[in-house]
Amino acid sequence: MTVVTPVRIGPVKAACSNCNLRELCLPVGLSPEQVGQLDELVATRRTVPRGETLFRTGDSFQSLFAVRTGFFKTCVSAEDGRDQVTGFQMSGELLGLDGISTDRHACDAVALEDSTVCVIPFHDLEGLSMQITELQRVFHKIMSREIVRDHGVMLLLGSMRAEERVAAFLLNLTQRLHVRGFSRSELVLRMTREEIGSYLGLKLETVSRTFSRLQDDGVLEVKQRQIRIVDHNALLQIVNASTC
Amino acid sequence: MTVVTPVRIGPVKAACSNCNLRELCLPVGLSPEQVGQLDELVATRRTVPRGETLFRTGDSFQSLFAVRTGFFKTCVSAEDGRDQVTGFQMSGELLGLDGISTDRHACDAVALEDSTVCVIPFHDLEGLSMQITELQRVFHKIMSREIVRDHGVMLLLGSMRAEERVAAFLLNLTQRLHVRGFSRSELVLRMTREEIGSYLGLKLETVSRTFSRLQDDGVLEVKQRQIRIVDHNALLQIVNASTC
DNA sequence: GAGGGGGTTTGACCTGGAACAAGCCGGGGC
DNA sequence: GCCCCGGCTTGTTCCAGGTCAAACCCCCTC
Repeated sequence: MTVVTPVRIGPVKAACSNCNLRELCLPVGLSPEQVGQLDELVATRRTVPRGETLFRTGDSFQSLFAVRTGFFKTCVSAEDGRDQVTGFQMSGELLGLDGISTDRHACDAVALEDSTVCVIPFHDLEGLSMQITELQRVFHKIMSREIVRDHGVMLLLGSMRAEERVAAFLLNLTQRLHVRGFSRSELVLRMTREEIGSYLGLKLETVSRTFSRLQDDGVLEVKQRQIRIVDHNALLQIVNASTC
Repeated sequence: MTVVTPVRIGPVKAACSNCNLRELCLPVGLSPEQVGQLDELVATRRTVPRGETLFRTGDSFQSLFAVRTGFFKTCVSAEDGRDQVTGFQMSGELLGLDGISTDRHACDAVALEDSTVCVIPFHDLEGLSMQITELQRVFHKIMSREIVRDHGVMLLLGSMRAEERVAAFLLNLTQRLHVRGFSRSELVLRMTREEIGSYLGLKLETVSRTFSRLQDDGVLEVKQRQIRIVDHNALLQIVNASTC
């Protein structure tokens, strides 16, 4: 195995055909033959140890990456160093869509735990999606979904209060984990309070206090990064907090 | 001319070929022949009077819309009625990308002045972009650019203070207007203080106060919606406000 | 098992922007 | 001309969340 700092390139051959994420990832809705064509394109995997970056702002954009295992954050930063976490990505989700617009990545992608990604050369993907209508559709839907998600985050950042933001965050995470076969009520946070705070536009102390308050109210059980959702409905109510 | 409330459908034939926005809009970088093919697809225009919606959340998604003249806002709303302006669109910009993901629009698009848009049937666009590599590339870049823009707004909402948000907003608007041939230093706001506030995650009073303060500081001249940027550099400094 | 360090919790205090309220301004209708 | 009304400005007060500071917890290393 060759080691190229800061990231190891494994010789492993990717294969969408027998990947158990194919219903969540790019191949969703494709026929077996079509997935076979995708296999030729998505030839390599890459491992990214915890704390390392998959790509950084300014890096030349060549490929999209599908998270296979592990967990990432993406963040953008202002000139003065302040930075903003723009998302957390888990298995089956695509990284790198920001790079298409200028052929340079516009954010950093950092692994929050040891992770592996499938490398999807973008030029080849564009080529194949000119042959496979369904692939083009899926890809457009994925980009559009990212736009819709971002608009939801803007709503959160622009008009929700701290407790609502935290509740929305937990519901979103558990929902996505549930689709992947995990419990709807227990989760292990992969990110620090500070990263959560950055994503939610809050300071880490506020995130911590909010967790504590929700625990006192019997909505959550919080043990460091272990979270148990005791009262799912309460969380829903907090998010939908009608004009009180 | 047939009138279909709430929006008039004009019989006007669109033609990208002789549209002076073609360097800003979908046809950017296409050859004349390719733009000709686009003409057949973008067959109709639609006028949207001030205050009317072009589409609403939940509407079935059929087409994208390119703003030809006028000015729009898009907004998403939470269950409880709070809503968040997610963007302001001017000539040459696309509306409706949010609809691709679920075949339903995920936001409202409202004309802030009497406007006209070119209707781009999305199914046809996907078809044509399977024939014209360059069109596919342009379209992907436009979607990606929207994602990058959204991440910038998240940074603004998540970590900037009121004055920085307003400064960034003005710089963004004037920059886009300048590309369209308008002055870099004078602009007429098409939106209310409340709409600006919603976009920036501030209350309208805060927007108003911030304008007043910037005027007192000699950075702006503000006469209702007429804004003159007196000290462009000061605005830049406010946005890049290094750790003070 | 002692020490250390990163992440987390909690407390006390402060402040930027929200909320509320009142008045102003300018354009449109009569 | 006058009035009305929606949008804007400005003043005052209040509070959610930020800031600063201290202690704690867990895990890792030696």
